[in-house]
Amino acid sequence: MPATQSTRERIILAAVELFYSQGYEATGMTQILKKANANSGSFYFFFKSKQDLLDSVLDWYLANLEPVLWRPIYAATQDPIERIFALLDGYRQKILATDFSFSCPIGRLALEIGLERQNVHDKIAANFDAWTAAVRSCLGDAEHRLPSGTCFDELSQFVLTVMEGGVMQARAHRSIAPFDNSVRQLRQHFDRLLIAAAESNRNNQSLGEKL
Amino acid sequence: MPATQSTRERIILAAVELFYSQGYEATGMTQILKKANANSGSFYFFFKSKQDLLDSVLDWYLANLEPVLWRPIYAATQDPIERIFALLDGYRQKILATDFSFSCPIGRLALEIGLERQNVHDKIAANFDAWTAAVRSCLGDAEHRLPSGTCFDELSQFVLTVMEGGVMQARAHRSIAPFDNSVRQLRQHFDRLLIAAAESNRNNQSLGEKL
DNA sequence: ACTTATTACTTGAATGGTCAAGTAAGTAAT
DNA sequence: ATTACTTACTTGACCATTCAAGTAATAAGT
Repeated sequence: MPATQSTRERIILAAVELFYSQGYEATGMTQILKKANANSGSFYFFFKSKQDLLDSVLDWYLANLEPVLWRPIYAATQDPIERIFALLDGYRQKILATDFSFSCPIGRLALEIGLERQNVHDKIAANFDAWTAAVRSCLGDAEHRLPSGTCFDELSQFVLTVMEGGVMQARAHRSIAPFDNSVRQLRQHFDRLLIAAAESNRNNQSLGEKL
Repeated sequence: MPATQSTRERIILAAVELFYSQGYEATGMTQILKKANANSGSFYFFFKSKQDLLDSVLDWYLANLEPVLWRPIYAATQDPIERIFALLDGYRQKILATDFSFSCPIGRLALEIGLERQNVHDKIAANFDAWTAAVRSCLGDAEHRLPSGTCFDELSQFVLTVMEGGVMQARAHRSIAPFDNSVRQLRQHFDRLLIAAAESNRNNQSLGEKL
């Protein structure tokens, strides 16, 4: 972290926090500027518009995905499959820490921002892709423990699906149960894949012995 | 449908459509009133505020869940498990018909509306509950085909999780693939449950023969 | 080393438009 | 004469955005 923060950085960070906790539309420029300790003139020196700021916010999320989200998980957890569930547990902690007001900032924007702003949705999609790509990489590390036909892209996308759906329901219900239930079902799904792969390996082995 | 619509009904229907396609914050009173062919005076005769209107909109969704969403499915599809996937296919059709701009109106509100408006989130949760209760009822109808230990509440909630997560990603990616992938994974999950139950039944049967 | 020019950024008031909401007068049916 | 509802105008706050003027720092010229 630099000793001082540039005005531009302060604005982006303020917007990250506010869009995250209130959404894009519900956040006013006044609020952003106040939080960032900046004037509107400075803002429009660095950004073309509020929409333009949203672009930078999504870039910021993408750039911070690896260092903020993944690096601690890779340091703390070795097993690739458990890394995926550690990621999900991270979201669980966020839900609890925010007293159920948490929602995935990217997912929220995906539903809030109108589709006509294509470049925004391209960046949202890029964030989703980076997220699932990292999950996919974990799956790749556990390749030998999964059935040979497993489609990693599809399965990693499914992990995101479960996270987003679980987070949404936890928020509405003010309860962690829907999230936990969803993750438990996902865990069952994984367990069956792992078991199927183990059985298949055993069969191949005994087949090898016969030949 | 009644021959004439009351002003109140017209306002609610206009709001349903606009909140659905633009979200709550992004929709202005002017827009609602224009679409409903009403004046602001009439509006504030029937509703206390825009927030109050949102309450009625969520009531409307809850009241229309059975007749609009489920009744056609029950008429067209007999198999209880297939009814669940027919429901999901209905969302698939909506995504395609709206050129990927579709998002579940309830899910969208779940993320957009601040948690401090508890009664709104209570109604959102009630909508989710009614949705999953109907899925749960289908699972109940297929009880004999599912493993005896299956938790129907958890599984039906998982179906909603998959729907919401799939819809969200389809929107961001402007592609039906993430939705289809998610549903395919869910189908695998169900298939394994059905197979496990069938095997267990077979074992019980042969056990019965032995005794 | 001192002045001048240029660039980079900040200040904060002002703009015009839109927001949800309020109101007073009016109509029509009971 | 009362209730139910409509009409159209109005309010004041807030919205994103603009702009002219100001400051501070660096670079160039002598």
